[in-house]
Amino acid sequence: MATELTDLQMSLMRVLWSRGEAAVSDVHEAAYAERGLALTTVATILTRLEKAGVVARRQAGRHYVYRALVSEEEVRRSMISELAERLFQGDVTALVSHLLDEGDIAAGDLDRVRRLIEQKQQHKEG
Amino acid sequence: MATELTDLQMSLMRVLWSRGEAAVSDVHEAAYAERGLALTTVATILTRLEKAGVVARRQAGRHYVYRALVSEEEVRRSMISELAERLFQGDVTALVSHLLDEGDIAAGDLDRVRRLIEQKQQHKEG
DNA sequence: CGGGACGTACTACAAATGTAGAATGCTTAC
DNA sequence: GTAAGCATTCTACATTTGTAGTACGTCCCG
Repeated sequence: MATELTDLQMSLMRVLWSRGEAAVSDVHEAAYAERGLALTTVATILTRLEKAGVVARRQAGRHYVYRALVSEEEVRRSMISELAERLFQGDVTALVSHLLDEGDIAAGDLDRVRRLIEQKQQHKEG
Repeated sequence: MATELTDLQMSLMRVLWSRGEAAVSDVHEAAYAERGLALTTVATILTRLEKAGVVARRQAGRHYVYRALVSEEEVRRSMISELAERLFQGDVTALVSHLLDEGDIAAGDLDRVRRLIEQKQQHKEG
């Protein structure tokens, strides 16, 4: 299941992920604070996401409550591998190498990442 | 300069990157092999990319020769940081951590990555 | 009971993207 | 010089995305 989400879609999804469930008005509240979106805009996006099978909704009194059908993890995984595909023909390791090469990572973080790897290796080798 | 390229666009750009310059027919040749695209499709995309300032072209006899105006490096950097923005609110380190966590990286590669980091650290600290 | 209030659904529109046929123009070989 | 090629440009159309107004239905309040 490949789930590519745009910036806007991610914004709304984040609300659902953090709240579990949310009414259109809830999502709108967050989206309005973040990017000044109109309520109908939010409603439209949610409807489209539902049609796409990314979210589902259930009736709750007079309105609907939406929830995500894909986890943030899944989306991350899917989008990252999609990017790896696009940029490195699917070689995820190349992506990591690139990230380390690019100097986008501060020295301190580099250390953190190294410890992370060591941990990981102990897992795999231990 | 934020340069987001789609799959299709990347395909064509890769031809330009690897050849330095290429005529529409050259690009088409590759694109046809890869995804069966019509020549006019390739021409259209190149025209659009030119309008977008991503490539430039010069006359060469009866036809045009295109070349990239952005490097593969730049595009990678830009798209990765865009993804980091989308998925981790810009925290590139979080992206790396995620990649390491996800187990998408084979044990051997993990080792390779670790050595890469050590190298990098010697650079920064040495 | 009649009119806001509130929420959803319908409609709209511009830009970008994938995809390509049709038209046009210039050459070159006969 | 005339037609056949080849390359470029124009035009076209469906789909997706961002963005939102308008219309419609229902429910509560007075």
